[in-house]
Amino acid sequence: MKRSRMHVTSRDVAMLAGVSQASVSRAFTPGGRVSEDKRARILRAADQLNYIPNSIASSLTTARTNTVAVIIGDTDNPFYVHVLRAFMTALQARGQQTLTFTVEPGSTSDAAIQQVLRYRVDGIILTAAQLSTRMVSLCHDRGIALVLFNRYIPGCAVPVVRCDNEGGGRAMAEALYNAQARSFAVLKGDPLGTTSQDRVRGFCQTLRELGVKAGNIQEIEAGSTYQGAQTAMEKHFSSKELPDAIFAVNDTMAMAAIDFVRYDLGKAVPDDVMIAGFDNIPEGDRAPYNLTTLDQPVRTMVMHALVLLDACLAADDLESVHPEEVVPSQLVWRATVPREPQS
Amino acid sequence: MKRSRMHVTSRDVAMLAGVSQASVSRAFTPGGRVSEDKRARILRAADQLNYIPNSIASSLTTARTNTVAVIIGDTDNPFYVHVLRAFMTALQARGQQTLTFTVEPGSTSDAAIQQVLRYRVDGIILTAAQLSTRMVSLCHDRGIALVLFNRYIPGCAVPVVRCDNEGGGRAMAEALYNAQARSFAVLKGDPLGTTSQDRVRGFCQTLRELGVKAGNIQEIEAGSTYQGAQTAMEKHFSSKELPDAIFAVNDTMAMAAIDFVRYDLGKAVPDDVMIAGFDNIPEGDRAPYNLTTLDQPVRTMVMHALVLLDACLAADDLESVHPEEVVPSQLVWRATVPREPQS
DNA sequence: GTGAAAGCGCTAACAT
DNA sequence: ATGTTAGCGCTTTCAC
Repeated sequence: MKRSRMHVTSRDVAMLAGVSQASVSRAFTPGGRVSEDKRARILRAADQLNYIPNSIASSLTTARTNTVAVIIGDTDNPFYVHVLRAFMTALQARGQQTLTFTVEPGSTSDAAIQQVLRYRVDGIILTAAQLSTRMVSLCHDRGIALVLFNRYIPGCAVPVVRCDNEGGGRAMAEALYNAQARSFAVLKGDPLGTTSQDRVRGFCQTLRELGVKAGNIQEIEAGSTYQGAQTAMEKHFSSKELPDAIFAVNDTMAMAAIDFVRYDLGKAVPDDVMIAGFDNIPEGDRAPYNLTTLDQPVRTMVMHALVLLDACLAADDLESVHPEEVVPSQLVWRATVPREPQS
Repeated sequence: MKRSRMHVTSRDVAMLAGVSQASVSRAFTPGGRVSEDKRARILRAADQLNYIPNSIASSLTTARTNTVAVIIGDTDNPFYVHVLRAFMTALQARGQQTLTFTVEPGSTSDAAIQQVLRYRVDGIILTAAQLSTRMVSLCHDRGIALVLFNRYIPGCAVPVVRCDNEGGGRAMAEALYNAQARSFAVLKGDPLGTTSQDRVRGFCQTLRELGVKAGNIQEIEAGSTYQGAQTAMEKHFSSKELPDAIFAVNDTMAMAAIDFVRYDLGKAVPDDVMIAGFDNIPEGDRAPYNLTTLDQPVRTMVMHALVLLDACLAADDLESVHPEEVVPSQLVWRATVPREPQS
């Protein structure tokens, strides 16, 4: 039981079944043209030998690995963990493999992409991570499908699926303003991420349009994590007064803000300060938080991303495919922002 | 720029550099015996052509893919998400690829393994998922390293890294008893998972040894998720009285219990009921929870798992490798169990 | 339908 | 140190 049975090949199966090796290959190919009885005989022999086709070998000839790389930046954010899970599940259901990569926040995913390219993945999905335009063209040149998730590279035509982040920011600005908030703080995320940028822009612009003075909108760098938001809150509001409303660019940060307000400041949400997030992670729906937020339809977005991926795969000229799929977010009213006007 | 530049092979590089194809291969192999000037020339040519070695092709000859599959069952439990991340990070640092699979809770990972075997991964790590002994022998026969993480198959010699779950349960029983608890409830997890079983066993046995009557130990099936624990709490304690202490088999369930006690029952933790968890996920350390729990040293366990994996890879006779690495858990005192005896 | 034969892009002897 | 040669296990023409 050492290295003997370890390498059962299609040739072995062919031998046992008394057919040619090519027929074995055909028997294992969905559309393979083999007579039914022969196929049955082959499958029986294969089963007997515990034969498992070698995908590596077939990839070499077909130039398809049936593998998709998912590169994920922010694994600290539960939202992106949900995204990763959604991709894995969907990919598995389609019979594809998932090659997963994490990228340190701050660093670019260039190294990961380089690595991934060696393995000749069919496509790459990039989530919450930076990417140089050089890598984009590298993928492009090799005909590897690249889809950006909730993220785009300005001035670069890459297929993108994203939430209407700016629109979400706008909606939240209106909601908070209608709830009678007049002074605001924004907890910003990754400064380099378009996701955070867009949400902040939509939020602040709308506020200004509603007549809020710039002095009443406080933009705070908060690093996009729970920890980051916590220390940012500490730094800005330990002694200074709270604004009427705080908009955190993602739910995790909003939860940190709520915890800080309650447990460090001893104040109440939303009575002393309204707090809202973005993403609608399941955790935000739990009793202690009951967070008002903007829902990102993860499943829909993932589905769109895979459709785009397939489009790239099918098109033999990648030039032709680079749409931008923008999905709306939806306001989820819960308890951290009063629904009806207060006064 | 269509399919022309798409397939740059080592042969193309060899041509441009004016060397043999084999030399190109050597230039890209860490220990390859090429003269420095030749290597430089080759690398320059490669760079010029945007050559990226094809790992698929090399895998075919070396019979090594440099890829490890990580199969993860419970993606709902943040703990296992942390585990997955730890594996991805460690594997990446070692220059290995991570092929990730999720397995629906309840179903076995047999299908995933079958799938993975086609891709000739070097090893498989199985986390929080069921596995049939048939698959174990399948992997074994093909010489594929299989390591179980925090989970074992009774009567089956597979390399395992796990926490001392039973010991953790024991420690928690003592801690709760010393905190003067005399009636208990246990929120159990996956009935098929050895992890939950062991923790429960250690906990209950120790309680009995301490003189607690069986009637004062309530075992509750709670399905291992936040939701599961929530509905279990609802079912058992909406009208009936709370015990002195609740031990949840993981932190997520403990958090659900705390939330229920506070927000549905309007009672206090630990004043009305002590609550403890297991895993020590970062979320349990946040202000609203401040959860007393047992720490599982994830990084250490992951490291051990990879060492075991390497041992299997190195041994050309897998028979010789099947140790069981048991790592102790450590009690983390926080606020949900009073530290000093109460009275 | 089926077999023979020619690769896919690389590594690993084997010569030199 | 370098080139030549023979595969790795499969898919895919191409005859028959």
